[in-house]
Amino acid sequence: MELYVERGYEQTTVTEIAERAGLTARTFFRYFADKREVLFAGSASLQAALVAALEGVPDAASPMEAIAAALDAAAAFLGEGREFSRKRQAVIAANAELRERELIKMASLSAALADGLRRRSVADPDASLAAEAGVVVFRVAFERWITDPGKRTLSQIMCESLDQLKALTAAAR
Amino acid sequence: MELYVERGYEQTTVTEIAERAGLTARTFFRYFADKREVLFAGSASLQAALVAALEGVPDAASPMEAIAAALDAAAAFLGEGREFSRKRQAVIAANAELRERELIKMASLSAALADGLRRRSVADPDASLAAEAGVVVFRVAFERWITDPGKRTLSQIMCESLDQLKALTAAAR
DNA sequence: GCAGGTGATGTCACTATGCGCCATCACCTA
DNA sequence: TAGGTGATGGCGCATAGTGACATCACCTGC
Repeated sequence: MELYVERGYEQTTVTEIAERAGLTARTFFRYFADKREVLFAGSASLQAALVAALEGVPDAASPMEAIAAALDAAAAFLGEGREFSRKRQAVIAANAELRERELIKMASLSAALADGLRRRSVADPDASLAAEAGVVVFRVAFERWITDPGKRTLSQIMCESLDQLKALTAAAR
Repeated sequence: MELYVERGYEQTTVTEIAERAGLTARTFFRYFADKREVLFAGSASLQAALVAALEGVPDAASPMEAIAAALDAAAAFLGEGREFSRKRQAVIAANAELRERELIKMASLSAALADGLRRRSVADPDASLAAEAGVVVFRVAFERWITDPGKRTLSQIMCESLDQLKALTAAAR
């Protein structure tokens, strides 16, 4: 990330990244599938945390309540590193390839959450819809958290955003 | 798309595509920014159709009602070509790069819809939330339409999916 | 202490993507 | 007829990414 911040993603070659780490480009590609992936090393653990949180929700909870619990876990996972998240997000926003990769990570997250809901006997398409809606709330809230100068926590913003989505869809017909 | 269907996206080189069209690879890259983009030539017109539909909605409509109107336009745009959509989607689903590109097109659509809502004086984050939720409904419904053996129209499935999202979020607390 | 196995890394060669630069050719117009 | 314009081709180049093989450190069993 140092190099991506210093000179931008496109202006950084894999050889340079590898040199900075005291390795060769060939070795870089043994650890990361491609040049983008290095910025998303933590996304598997984030996903695991959300799925674990989902598993821990009592059976009585509704699908969206379960998703809300997963969002709490996300807030706990990211809540501390706001400065880091801000820098990382600036790098991603500046490059189309990285935005694409970010989106597919979110899609993978959504698919994992939908799977978790199905294990809770939520049928499709409700499982997909609830999971996708959860990721929408996550993304919108995360963006607000990064941008806002305020002191509100990620968790608070996520709750608010979910409520707003609820109000919006309620006014749909 | 012929070549992508025949032998798969990765096994097809740009040179082969260009030859099939009676051109050179250099010329291909003057028309398409990269090898993925050729599968998304229509996405700009789809986006334009949705935005136009959004503009045409009476001011009195709620944000989600306006989005629903845009979804109707999407159904009209895609509704005839189910066989084509099915084939195209199979190619995209089979390759990660193409799935990424698809996702960023959806994100662009969402951003355009959010812009349209803002022009209707819908404030953020409601505009983003409603637009993202609309794209979620679009995606889930489209997937069902492609998959289902049934005779239901894309428009019907979109309505249903929107209703289901409404019900799900209503049970959130 | 040594033979052999294992895992991490390096080196080399190769293909494909994507772009910059210049040449060519057809077509149009003053 | 001269000159301008737009589309295309040809060429070279940097970079991404992969397969095959070599090397080296480290460990283990005898």
